[in-house]
Amino acid sequence: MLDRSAAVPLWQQVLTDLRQRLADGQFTAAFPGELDLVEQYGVSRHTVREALRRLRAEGIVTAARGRRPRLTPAEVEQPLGALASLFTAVEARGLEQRSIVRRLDVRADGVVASRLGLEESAPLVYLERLRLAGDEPLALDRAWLPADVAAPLLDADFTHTALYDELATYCDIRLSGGQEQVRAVLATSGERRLLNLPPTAALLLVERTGCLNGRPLEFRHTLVRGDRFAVTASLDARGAGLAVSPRPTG
Amino acid sequence: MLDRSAAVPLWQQVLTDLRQRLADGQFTAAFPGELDLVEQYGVSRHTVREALRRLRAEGIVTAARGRRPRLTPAEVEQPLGALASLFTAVEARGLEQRSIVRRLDVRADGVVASRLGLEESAPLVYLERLRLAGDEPLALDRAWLPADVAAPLLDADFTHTALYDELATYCDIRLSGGQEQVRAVLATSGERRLLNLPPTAALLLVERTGCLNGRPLEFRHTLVRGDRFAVTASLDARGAGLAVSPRPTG
DNA sequence: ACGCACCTAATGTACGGACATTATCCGGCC
DNA sequence: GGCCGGATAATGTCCGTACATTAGGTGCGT
Repeated sequence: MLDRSAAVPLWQQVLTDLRQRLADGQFTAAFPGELDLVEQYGVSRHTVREALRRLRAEGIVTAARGRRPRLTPAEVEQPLGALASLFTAVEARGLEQRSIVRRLDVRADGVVASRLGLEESAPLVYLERLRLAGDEPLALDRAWLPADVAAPLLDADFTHTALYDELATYCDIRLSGGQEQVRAVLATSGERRLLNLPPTAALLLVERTGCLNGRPLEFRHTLVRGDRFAVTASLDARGAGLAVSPRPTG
Repeated sequence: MLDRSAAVPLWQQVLTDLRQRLADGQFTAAFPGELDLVEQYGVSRHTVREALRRLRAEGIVTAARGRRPRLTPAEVEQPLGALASLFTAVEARGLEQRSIVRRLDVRADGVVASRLGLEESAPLVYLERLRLAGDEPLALDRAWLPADVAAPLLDADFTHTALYDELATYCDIRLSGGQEQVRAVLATSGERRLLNLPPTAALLLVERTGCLNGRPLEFRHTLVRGDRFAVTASLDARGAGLAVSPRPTG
């Protein structure tokens, strides 16, 4: 299985094979221990650890003393970005969170379809929700997904659960990346009424394209009250981390 | 120097000491080789490599076969975040970029000083600029820095250069991290006039605290035209990357 | 003075072993 | 049946060694 005369390092060959086995779902039950892998591949523990180091750096597995390595739970390994953090941040503050589902149907939308790489007439599941934190309106959230994969969502109840949870439960889809764009816009009169805002107000508009294996599967359009929430980014040498959090003041 | 009976691992003690020596500027000339460190600390090469591994992961040093480890060039190791990207993105579009310096003086500001961890009466260098892309106003930028380190900036010309460049040139300071917060606000009448905006307009407010070795050294408050620019974040398994870029539309 | 070949130095890879520390499981005890 | 404690297993830490591979300098020859 391993080629000791190849130019690529042994640990990298082990890493590649582990990735393949992960993709094949061989480790859904349990991840093998270091010594298991030493025996399976016939390499030293040092080499196995070098390969595992990478998987840990990528957040795919977690390890600790005395415990076998484990696959990182899906919720943790998928940083869904600002939007996901927004609602978890609200929960962390102890605010009850719920949604009012305003629309849940199938429709076509040429503009959105083209952003998802579909034909303009492609049927899309459309979900429009007003999100509340406690009793106060927090955001107006619109999401479009291809109907061929997301149709089961039409039976889901979104008042208390997150779209990503339902996607996993009903469609067995776990989005693994995407692109988000945040900008400032003025609230329209309809949005002001829904979000309980004064006559003129600024909103954060978060547009998100969620991807699975590089293919766009979700387009999302979320208006967040700019007076109560902010996007924060921590910058360090490793790169930028993104989160949306309630503003400490106001 | 090292405490072999301590609870913290040896490699971590080595790492901590290396960080201290880096902060002291001991390695400005050359970074020591692995075997030098083995001798200096009296630990095995494996332990030294474990410490160096972290420094490499943080982008502080680079290493390659046959070559001693080197300090990563400053330009590469310091992703300055959304704001820095904003102005480089403008340049990438071929738009001439310049600033009108509206204020450059020393003053005290209790609120800003407290965010920088200084006494309220501490003197601060204050720089206020209107940034233009081509002929159009782009952003209103305010920056505060402790006067004791940033005083040389008072002689700098900011019409065509970036604050970070001047910080490096005049004060030999290279910010290495920080925190940014982006939110949506309404433009005040004065801001509307300066930025040439309609009667009601939404702005992106970027507040940034720049740090050197974890100590805040810069507070920045930038209002960006929300109708022309957006914050974009690319999300993948490795984390989130942040950038501010001109909007493709409008 | 320039270029090529070689040598040296340094990191990357890989092996081995030993002990420390901790999570987990199992069994005994109350 | 539930709680506590020891045995077990597994990873974390640390040491040593050897060889491969490459960067960079040295020195020779032209």
